[in-house]
Amino acid sequence: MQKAATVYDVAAHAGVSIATVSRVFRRPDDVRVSTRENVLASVRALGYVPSASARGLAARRTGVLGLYFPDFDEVDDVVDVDFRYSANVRVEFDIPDSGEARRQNLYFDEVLRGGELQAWRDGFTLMVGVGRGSNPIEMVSDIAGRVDGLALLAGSVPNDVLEHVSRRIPVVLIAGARRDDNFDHVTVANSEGMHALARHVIDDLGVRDAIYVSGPKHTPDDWDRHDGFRRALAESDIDAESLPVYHGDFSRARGREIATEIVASGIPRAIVCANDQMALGIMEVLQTRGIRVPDDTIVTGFDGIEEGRMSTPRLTTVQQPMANLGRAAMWVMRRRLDDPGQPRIAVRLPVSVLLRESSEGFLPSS
Amino acid sequence: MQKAATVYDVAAHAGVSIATVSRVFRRPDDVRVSTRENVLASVRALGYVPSASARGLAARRTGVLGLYFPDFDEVDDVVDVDFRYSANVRVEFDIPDSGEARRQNLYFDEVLRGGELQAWRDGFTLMVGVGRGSNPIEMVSDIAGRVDGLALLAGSVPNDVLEHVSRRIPVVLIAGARRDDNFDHVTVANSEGMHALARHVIDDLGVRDAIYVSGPKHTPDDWDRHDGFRRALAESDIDAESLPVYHGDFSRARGREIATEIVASGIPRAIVCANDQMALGIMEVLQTRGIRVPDDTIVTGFDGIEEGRMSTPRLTTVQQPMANLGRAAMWVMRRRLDDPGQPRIAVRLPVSVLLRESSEGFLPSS
DNA sequence: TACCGAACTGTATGCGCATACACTCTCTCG
DNA sequence: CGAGAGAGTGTATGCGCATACAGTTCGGTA
Repeated sequence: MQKAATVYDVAAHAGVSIATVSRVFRRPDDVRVSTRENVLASVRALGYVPSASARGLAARRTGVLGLYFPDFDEVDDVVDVDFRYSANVRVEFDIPDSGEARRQNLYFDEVLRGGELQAWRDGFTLMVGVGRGSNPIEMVSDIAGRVDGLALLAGSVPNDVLEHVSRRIPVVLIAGARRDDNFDHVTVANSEGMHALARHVIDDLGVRDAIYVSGPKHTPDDWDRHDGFRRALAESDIDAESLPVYHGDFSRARGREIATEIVASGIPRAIVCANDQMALGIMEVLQTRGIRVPDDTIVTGFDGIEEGRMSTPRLTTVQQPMANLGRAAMWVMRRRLDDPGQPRIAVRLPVSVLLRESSEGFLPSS
Repeated sequence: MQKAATVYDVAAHAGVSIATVSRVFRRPDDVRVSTRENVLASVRALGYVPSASARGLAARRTGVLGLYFPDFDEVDDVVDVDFRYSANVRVEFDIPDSGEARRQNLYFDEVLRGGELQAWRDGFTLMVGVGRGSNPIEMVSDIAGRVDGLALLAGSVPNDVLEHVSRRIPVVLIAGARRDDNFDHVTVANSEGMHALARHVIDDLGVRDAIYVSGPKHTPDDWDRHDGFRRALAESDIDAESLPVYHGDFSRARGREIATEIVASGIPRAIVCANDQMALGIMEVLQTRGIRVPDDTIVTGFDGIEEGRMSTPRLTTVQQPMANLGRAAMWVMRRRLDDPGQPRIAVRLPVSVLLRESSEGFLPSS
């Protein structure tokens, strides 16, 4: 790993000019076969790997797309570790717990996976940024200088920073539908999904006293979902004002609290939650109080996290297309790069309502 | 997004030289406060973001570390999608299934998460590569040209490619202990972990007829784990030759097959598996045959995947420190970059034996 | 044999930034 | 009041590659 070989080294070794070396990589067909093989032999002999920095500079594009997340795991307590010195094995009894913290991440994992996949398909490499620490603008600028386009989870960066960055490269916002900016957007059918689920509960299952457990206020996801729920009520001539709404924050813990409140004020026939974690927290408490789901009350969630698929009863929910969010973001980016002048686009991805045992009347045909 | 602003534009706008502009970013304290603010105002006015390509070229380092995985999800069937045109909602009954495919990924997700975290802590950005498609050498060279160091999951790339790349940048191999190369390594205590688990089964639970279900042959992970198991047998004077060994491949499906074979030839007191997926597959079949775990036979796994924590009974296993694998890889890389001349290092990370209900005698004190 | 175009290859230049070095001020001190 | 020391800033150059353009070679044709 002395100092890395450059085109010049390879050219000298192969007895050709640097232009020919460059062509061997960029447009192999423009080089005579014998010359090409000669050059490639030198490449191997010298361990030459083209510098992407030089390439990017000369070609005015990096071939990299960026994906930027808000801080996924709270890492306040991460310490420096000297990995040289470690014990070998620890044996412990593993007590069951909720494992909530880890699951939050699946969302990001899936988006990342989808993004990487689509970037690869379009011939790009993916760079990952996480908005932790003090200075988001610095972090974002850093990554923005490295990529041809940047996709960000909505809310991970203040709008003025986005404006700044977008003067250099295309910016795509994922999940979180703002209409008051000029960025491309990729969102999911939050409102439609909740609407369809609520229609199922109301029409198919005949429930008229469904209460709603909302997410944190002022978040677009929560607003859209609640809107879908309200529309369903209205369509069945149910007065939304007559039904209580509990204000949650998407956390399981808050779900547990809300469950207690609900129990105290009387169990409705259905509890429609703005996300899965709260629904799971609610089911936990209901079950310890001897209230059966779905026999005594129906519980539904939103997101389609793994735990809802493994709970007892399994949770009826609306599955978000997480991987497709990532894919679509890269797809939109590619589209923008191919034609920078085209009008702003907002992609809205479909969701799936998954009917499982936590909602009554579940009778799979198999 | 016309054409992006450069140092020259900013310099002209602020009425200074490009050196001063550069200094404002690189060594702000070397610039008079009034000058600096003047420059920053121009930066904002022009939407200037420094080009990492030019930076990397001039500074001879990119500030990026790479993490390279083997193809995580089989994507043969991935199709191009036009994300503009999508339906909104689909409603469906969700039939329970094993969900095996998705879970394989958690391993990579966790390694990635840890890698990103440590890279960030060390002031680097992370670039992700996935070794899919036809030409690994091309893919690896591509990413190798972009980064200051590259960590790869062992087995994702042929050795000669690694040799080539390592002439340019440091290479760290994750999980898969080869001794016959000159790369830095990060591994887990496979052998010690399995040894400790086996000792628990043999000594604490008094089992003497434990059969072993191995992974794919010739993989270092399998070899090490099997070695730990054999050592435990030997220490208790149990003749390894007297006990059957079933050869698996780490898949749940193969676990199911093996379970059938085991049932046919008589249930032992314990079934020790080289990984969780096979153990879960075995438990599935045993339960449909009316064989109780752990009452009739103990089953143990290795890896610590999420599903083992949610199965019934929960699976006793050895938890791999997946996130720490990623962190340690970046840590080793940083170390190597700081001092290229130092001797080759092999970090071995500790594992945790998690005793859960699938192994008899589980009595948490809480 | 001389000439022409196609196929190749070489030369020269610029991409945007970091930085060594030179230079200009402004103080401070003798 | 002049010299020296910083502090601050500008000039010039190179990082490694892509590529426009010029130059060369070669086979085929008149």
